[in-house]
Amino acid sequence: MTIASDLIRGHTDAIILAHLLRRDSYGYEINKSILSKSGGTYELNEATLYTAFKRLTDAGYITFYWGAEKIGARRKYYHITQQGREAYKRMQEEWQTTKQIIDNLLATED
Amino acid sequence: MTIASDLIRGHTDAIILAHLLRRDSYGYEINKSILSKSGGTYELNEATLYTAFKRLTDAGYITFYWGAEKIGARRKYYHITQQGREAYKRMQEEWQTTKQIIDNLLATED
DNA sequence: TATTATGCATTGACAGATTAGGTATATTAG
DNA sequence: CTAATATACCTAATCTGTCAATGCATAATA
Repeated sequence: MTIASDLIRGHTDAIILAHLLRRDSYGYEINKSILSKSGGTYELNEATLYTAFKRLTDAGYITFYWGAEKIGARRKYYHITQQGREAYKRMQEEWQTTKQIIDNLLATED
Repeated sequence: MTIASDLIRGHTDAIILAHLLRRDSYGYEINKSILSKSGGTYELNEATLYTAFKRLTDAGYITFYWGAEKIGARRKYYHITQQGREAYKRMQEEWQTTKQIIDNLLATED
């Protein structure tokens, strides 16, 4: 079962921030992690991912630096800022609230 | 706390279908019901609501008829079809799945 | 040597949501 | 009486995040 993108929409930023709270990481790795954590059902579209990096960088939630790989493709590492940590916290809280409201709204009895 | 519209996006159709599973209803009433059930935190934008009615009608998930009100503004009542019931069921299942996946993706530890 | 995996990035199109506007009737406050 | 509010419907233009398609480059594998 594939997740409809409209259901995941709006969570992209929070998902990326959650990953970066664990450790600095780069696009490809983050996407593979998402695929793994979702049990193979969900993978961010690359364009969506890089658009999100841009958005998060502009917002001051993440910074980046180029990795020092001697072999293989170059990697652009992202690092979460203090502002980013606070934003993640807000998003996580908002998700918990929204989740319950949607549960209520989708129920057919009280 | 207001729900970010991007978090509710994609649930509009399911929310409306859930309401219509209880009884036939009309736009204004559905929206007030959503406001009430969400504890006053969420109300569909009218344009969003009427766009959704159009979409659901086109999809064959709902039908409508004009109410027989003798007084007050006229009401357009919507009724859920069998196809609509099946669609609701799929959406509800998809939500349950997606909810858990998002919980996983937003977690910062295993 | 051709394919797959790793890795970054942009462009144009699309769909659902918002903003802003419109119409009309009934009730309530001043 | 009359202005404001609540009830009730609807649409056009615009915004925003996502997707499909495409491009570039290196390393490992078949």
